[in-house]
Amino acid sequence: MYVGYLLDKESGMYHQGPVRRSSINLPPQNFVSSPQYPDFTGYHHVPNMDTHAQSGASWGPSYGAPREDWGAPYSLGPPNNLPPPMNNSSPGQVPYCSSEYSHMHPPGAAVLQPPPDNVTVAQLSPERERRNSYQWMSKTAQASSTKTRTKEKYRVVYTDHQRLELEKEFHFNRYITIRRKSELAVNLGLSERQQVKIWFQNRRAKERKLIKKKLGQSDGSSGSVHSDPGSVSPLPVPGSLSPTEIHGSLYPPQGMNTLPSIRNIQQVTVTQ
DNA sequence: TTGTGTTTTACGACCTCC
DNA sequence: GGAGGTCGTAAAACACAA
Repeated sequence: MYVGYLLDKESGMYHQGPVRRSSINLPPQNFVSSPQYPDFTGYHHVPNMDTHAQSGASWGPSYGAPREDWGAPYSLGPPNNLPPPMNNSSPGQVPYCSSEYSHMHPPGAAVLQPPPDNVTVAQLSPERERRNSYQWMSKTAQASSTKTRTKEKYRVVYTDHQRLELEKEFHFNRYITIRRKSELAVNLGLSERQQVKIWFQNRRAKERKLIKKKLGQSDGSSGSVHSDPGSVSPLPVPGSLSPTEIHGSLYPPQGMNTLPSIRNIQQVTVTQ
């Protein structure tokens, strides 16, 4: 969704739009420099951690077809080009395809173009992000230290790059694995247990909110997010999939608050 | 410029599970 | 007890109309 938002709003994110300033040098700050994102066209993968390939390959009918507009710009390629699922790679992550993304990414909509190698992230960031570039750098330093609400600033604004990567991850897996979380945290310069985790929590909350909103809007006609044949159900239908099938055998890890979203779904579906 | 509504981070309370 | 989940909320950041 937010990627869609980024792509919509920042359709020029990866090209030099007329309103884009290109003269601001973004400090290397907290996101990776080019060596760690040597190929931004491809989603950043770590060998043997390619859960996305698995996700894409395991994109079941319950989740609809993999998003081509994701696969292409991020070099995942069409689904049939995906490597076979790796049985030992982070099993059970939920391939996710929300209808949110569908309407946010109409065919032919802005497609992320891989930035040229010589384009700095600053040039890729929207104006407001660049406006905050230096603030962000200083705030990030504060963020990981002691910051409370009562103190001056407690909230940092993530860069588009960070949000884009997080959104990509969220798109593939609504629940991030520990390994992937660590990886993302390192790559994006975020703190694993707080920022990445919280971001995913907030992102799920946002999605639930959107679903709720949609439910409210479509209440008169359908009353259920699952009743729209034209859209992919953002969440699996309870009963149609076992928890293992829904979330996989390992994720969310047993012992965690398992299937919280399922609880919510059940609440939704029960009310039908 | 300002007022207002929305979105985005971050946190606390509470829950479940090991 | 610690981990991570949801839910609710605070407050900064942002968008936008007047």
